[in-house]
Amino acid sequence: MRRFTVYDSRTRETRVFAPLSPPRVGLYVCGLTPYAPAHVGHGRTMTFFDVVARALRRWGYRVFYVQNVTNLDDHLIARASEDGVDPLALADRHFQDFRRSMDTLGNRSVNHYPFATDYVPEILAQIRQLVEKGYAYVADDGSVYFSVAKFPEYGKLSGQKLEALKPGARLELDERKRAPEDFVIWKATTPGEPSWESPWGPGRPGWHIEDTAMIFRLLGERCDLHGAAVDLIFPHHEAEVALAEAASGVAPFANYWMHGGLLLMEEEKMSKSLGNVALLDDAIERVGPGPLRLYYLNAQYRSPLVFQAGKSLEEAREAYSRLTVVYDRISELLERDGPERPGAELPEALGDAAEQLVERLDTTLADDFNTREAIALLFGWTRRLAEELPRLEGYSGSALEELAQPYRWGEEVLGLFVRAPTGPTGAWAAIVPVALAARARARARGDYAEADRIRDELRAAGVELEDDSSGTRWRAAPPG
RNA sequence: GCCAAGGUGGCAGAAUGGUUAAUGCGACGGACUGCAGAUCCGUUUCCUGGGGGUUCGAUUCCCUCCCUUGGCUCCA
Repeated sequence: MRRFTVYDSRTRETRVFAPLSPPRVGLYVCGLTPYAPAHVGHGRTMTFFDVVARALRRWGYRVFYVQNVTNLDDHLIARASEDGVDPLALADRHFQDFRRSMDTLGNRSVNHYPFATDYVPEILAQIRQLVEKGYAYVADDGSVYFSVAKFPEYGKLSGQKLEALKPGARLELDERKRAPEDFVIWKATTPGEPSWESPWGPGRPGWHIEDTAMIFRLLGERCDLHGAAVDLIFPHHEAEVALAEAASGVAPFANYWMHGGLLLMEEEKMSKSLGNVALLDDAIERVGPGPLRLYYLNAQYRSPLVFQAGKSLEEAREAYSRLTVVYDRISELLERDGPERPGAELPEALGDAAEQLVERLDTTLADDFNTREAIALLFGWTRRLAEELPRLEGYSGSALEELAQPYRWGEEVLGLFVRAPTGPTGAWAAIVPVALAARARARARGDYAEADRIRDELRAAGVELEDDSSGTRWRAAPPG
């Protein structure tokens, strides 16, 4: 297992990671409440934690990655009643869309997506435990509240002081609560809402408790890594800490807290309630998964990242095509001729450099997931090989494999370079070469009008041609 | 007001108590090309919010001020 460090927002310092029971690592990331389509901010957070899981697995840890789905809450109920549909069905539909987006983006490292409503027995058991221990109380209407005053350490994760919280603008007064900072963990339901039987009457889970109940069930009373974006530190994660540590009596609940920076929409947080949302699927469709991942991972994960509507994606697309030019060529040659293709072996210095670079990539990422620096190293490799571009054709399959190693690393760990299965396939693969041969003959006899006509027709059909010294190559036109 | 994270070239964004402050985008110049595109090469030596302090040396450490963003019970 490779040693790595991680910035722990609980202790506010960068710490060497030590799993509770190596080599297993329990990773829990707060997923979303699927009441609307996912936006590019969700994409950033999920892509980052996907890289965390990929890296840990590469380094020999056995990661169990859980990402919950809050498939029932006030938003969902409100939205569903507007549309006249069932809230659980609405959540399910949006979650399926989210899964598809994640899949396209290359975020496939989650082992389990538990739904809140599938853990009602665990949630009820934890609530009962909290009531018995005196941390929670039952209100007149059958709702159950967590009594923040009973957990004096409340505020330790976010650095908030309870006294400072009281004047908080959004703290609602509610006569069912004993104190304004108490939060609901079991909501008495009104008729028509999905509800479950409980010792306190029909109700549904509050927000924070689903996470602790799921974690206790799936990962244990403590977990190794708990993550999400920073906007969840307070109150959500603070509440989780209180619930979990009160219930179990064991601390710390999460050994390491990781909080990713937000994606800002032109200097302002993107959020559903502000309405300044760029949809994730639109971004994927516009530039494809590779450039989008490059954009996300191109910044330190804790820094805020400003999303500039057109510009950010355009720039990422340009940068991505620079980054992939050598790897694309290597992949083409290997695909065309197979790994046994004959040719020159690699100069020793270049082979060594490739090997050393892979090691350096791992150590760079092991420094609090410095994806940006790793990407800079990959650009450096590309710059070095770019000069070899005309000579690539002459290398053997194994030499090309060696040159590709840093890119393979980028594929495995960062999820870059995944080739979207779009563009001309099947019949195209047979027709295009015929057209190219005809065009080559036209060019040879100086009939450029004919050559350009062929090129234009292929372009209209979505095939871009590129002439270079070795002949003409073709590819699917980039999206957009 | 309180709690956090930030402020680096035209732009996006790294890093570091010390020779030319990474990388990418853009721009400019060149190579290649029938043209175009793609690609390659070169240039973009005067970029670390203001003010103090510690130090032989600060962009980095400390203090302070200013500004931005987030949180202060909807949020990835």
